Amino acid sequence: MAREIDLLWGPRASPRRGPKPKLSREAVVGAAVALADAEGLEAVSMQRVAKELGYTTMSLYRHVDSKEDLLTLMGEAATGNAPPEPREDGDWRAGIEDWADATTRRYRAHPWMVFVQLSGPPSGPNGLRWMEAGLRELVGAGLRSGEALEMLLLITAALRETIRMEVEMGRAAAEAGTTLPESERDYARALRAVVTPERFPTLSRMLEEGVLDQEPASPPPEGGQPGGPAEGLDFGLQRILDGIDAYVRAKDGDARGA
Amino acid sequence: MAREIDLLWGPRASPRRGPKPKLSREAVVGAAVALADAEGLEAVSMQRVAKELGYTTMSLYRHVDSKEDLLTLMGEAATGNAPPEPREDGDWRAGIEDWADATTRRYRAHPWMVFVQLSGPPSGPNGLRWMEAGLRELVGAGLRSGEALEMLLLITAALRETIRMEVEMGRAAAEAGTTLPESERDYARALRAVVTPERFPTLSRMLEEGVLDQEPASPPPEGGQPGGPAEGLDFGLQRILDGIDAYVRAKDGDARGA
DNA sequence: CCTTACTGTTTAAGTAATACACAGATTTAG
DNA sequence: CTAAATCTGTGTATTACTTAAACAGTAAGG
Repeated sequence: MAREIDLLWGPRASPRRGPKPKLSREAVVGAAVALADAEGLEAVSMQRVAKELGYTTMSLYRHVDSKEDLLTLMGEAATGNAPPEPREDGDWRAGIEDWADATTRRYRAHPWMVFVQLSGPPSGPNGLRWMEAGLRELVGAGLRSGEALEMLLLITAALRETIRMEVEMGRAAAEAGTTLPESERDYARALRAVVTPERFPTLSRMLEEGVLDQEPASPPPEGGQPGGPAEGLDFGLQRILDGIDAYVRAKDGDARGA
Repeated sequence: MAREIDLLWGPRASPRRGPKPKLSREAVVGAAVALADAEGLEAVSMQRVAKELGYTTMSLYRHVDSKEDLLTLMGEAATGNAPPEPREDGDWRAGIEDWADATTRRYRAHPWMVFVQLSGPPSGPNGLRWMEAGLRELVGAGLRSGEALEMLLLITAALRETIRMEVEMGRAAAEAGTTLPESERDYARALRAVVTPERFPTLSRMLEEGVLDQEPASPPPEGGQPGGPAEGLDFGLQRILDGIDAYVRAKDGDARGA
């Protein structure tokens, strides 16, 4: 965790002797990111990255200590250093929505990101910039630092896991030669065969109402697949924002009252 | 997704000829679960599970189609079929808290569960029982089916990813020979070296306040590690519940007003 | 009885991460 | 200006993993 900070901020002292390196860490990470973007994270093996660059497998280890480190570096690189700017109007709700939207778009642009194991909160320059941007909005909403951190981690966790599921479902659907909404309908159909009203009253009422069969009401967000678990992110985020709002109001009320 | 339902509910017609099987799917899954509980998911290889049972690697494939299927079966098995019972008092807030607590405890009892890829919402008998229990509370709170489903997926996503990070941080700490709170302080210390007030105003104020250095105020929940990202789950869940409450009240108010 | 279908085993193919020693390049000490 | 030191990318090898395919033995059906 602390060593991750060294990895991502470390000065990487340039050597004073020996042949000029033709490869570089940046080239290795860049090739790996390009490969993951094109063919998914499971295509990223040390051998494959090396082949992509026209070098031998072992040459990569001169620039990266291990595959794990490479993955961490890839994550930091794909994060980018351009989180949403502070809003002029100071509207914290819109600010957090922007942040969540931007994060979702980032994940959708590099779907493999959500499959890279996080070993803690962000550590690299880019990750921390995003964290700063999110915290700024939550503190602006009236939360204390610690509360803002906790909320931001929770929101990020929900986004990551939801997008992960979306990607996984999309992959499975593509593999089966269908679309995501279609395979969702298949899922609903298969569920109906096993979900009995006695054992699963709520669930079976839900299936009767056709919740999983409906065409999505809203058009899919740009770049996103229609349907899938991310459909519900917006509703959920709104409830979270409502909850923050209620909490901050109550706190202010207390403060005034005391 | 639909085939997962077959896998987890399928009738597994018993063969009419040939030698009596000594191994069984249950034994394979059980051994794999025990192994994962004891040594983590990365210890679960087909070879290792077979060795644990005293059979050859390939024998497992008579009872399980692939390692992926084995993992799915393990997840279903570790889920268990005993989600919280409906509360007598009908207190939906407490009901959802119970559900989230029980889920967290379940994840902490089998930390590897959160590393098993989900290919969609629950499909097996046990997974669906838990889903039913969660939906019941959310519908009881006044959400419509679709809304309840979306909220439950969001809450589950947040729990899973947060526990995943907790486990990962705990593992890293243990590997480094320290405790989680100690390595959190190391993290804060390392952050202070790179987080400048100009580039990271909010973050650096947070570090000044010592947010990551403090001993946790509340004692660690039973079975859980002290510190780590799960510390914030309670606060976050309360905000979500507040948000649901506000939403339902507003809806009811509208309905009465109309 | 003997064919059929099923069991667990053997063998082997293919992919992966990475340790280690090497040949050649380049800088620096003397 | 040479020799030692140091660094680069390469070649080779080890270990571990999933799983395909052919096989030998076992139990039931006709």
